[in-house]
Amino acid sequence: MPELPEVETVVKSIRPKLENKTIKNCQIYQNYSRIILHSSFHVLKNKILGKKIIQVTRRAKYIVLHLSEGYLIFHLRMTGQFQFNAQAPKHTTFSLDLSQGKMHFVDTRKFGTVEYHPDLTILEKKLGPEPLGEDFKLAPFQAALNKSAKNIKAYLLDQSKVAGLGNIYVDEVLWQAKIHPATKAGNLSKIQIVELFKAIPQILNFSIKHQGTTFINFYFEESKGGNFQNMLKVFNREGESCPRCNKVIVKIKFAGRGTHFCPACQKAKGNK
DNA sequence: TCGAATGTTGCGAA
DNA sequence: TTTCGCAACATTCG
Repeated sequence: MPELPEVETVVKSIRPKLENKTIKNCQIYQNYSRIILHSSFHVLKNKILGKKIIQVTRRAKYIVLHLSEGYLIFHLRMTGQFQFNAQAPKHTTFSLDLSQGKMHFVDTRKFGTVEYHPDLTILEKKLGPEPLGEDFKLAPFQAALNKSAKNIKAYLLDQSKVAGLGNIYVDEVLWQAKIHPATKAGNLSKIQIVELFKAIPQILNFSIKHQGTTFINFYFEESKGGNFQNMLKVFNREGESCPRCNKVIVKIKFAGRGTHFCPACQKAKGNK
């Protein structure tokens, strides 16, 4: 169930196994054709067969295989993983046969997706700036927040605003910036926005260093897990003490998701 | 047995 | 028009 740091970890781990390999064949399993977006399996197959994988990159939570012509794009959603066994493991939905080795897309919940596009405009159209990229800048971030009536938790989960944050890192980032999740984006003070702007790349980079967060089912390279779950300040820590003020962390359902925060040091209101 | 789970989309209602 | 809340997708786990 990966967010940006977990996807980054996956990309790093699969890159050496994919780059400079040629796609010899591909399979879809059972009646999982619905995981192929924007075209049919057969159309996708015809597009990618014989193409060479030039480069593997990440955009938000998407994994992008740059082919000698076009792009093959994966999204892991909640439970997607890649494995390189000879045999397709249980819950494999899609496989690539490469000039050297096979890659299986293994996905217990079957929410993960595969799509082919001649260019990346379809992603760029729906995604906001990369929080670790050069176009994530304070002034436009602030201007966009000021214009929004959304609560900040939902705002940060919205991939068209900032791309790559998910439930874990939104909770962590809001704790770091001392912002209550229900605060309206447009009511954040300048100071709060600056804190938020700093916290986002800081926490994402720190998690990437620790190879992401593994609770239940994020793994890369067959069975390795990340370590960042040991560094979390609020997520999954309901009832435990806030590392900053020692008060009890609470969990509520908010913006449709489990939401963890410290009621003592994440104030209930913006102060603009 | 029931509810929740690291994601996204789409719907109806406010 | 924008936001909110919820269901849906399919499966596992506590």
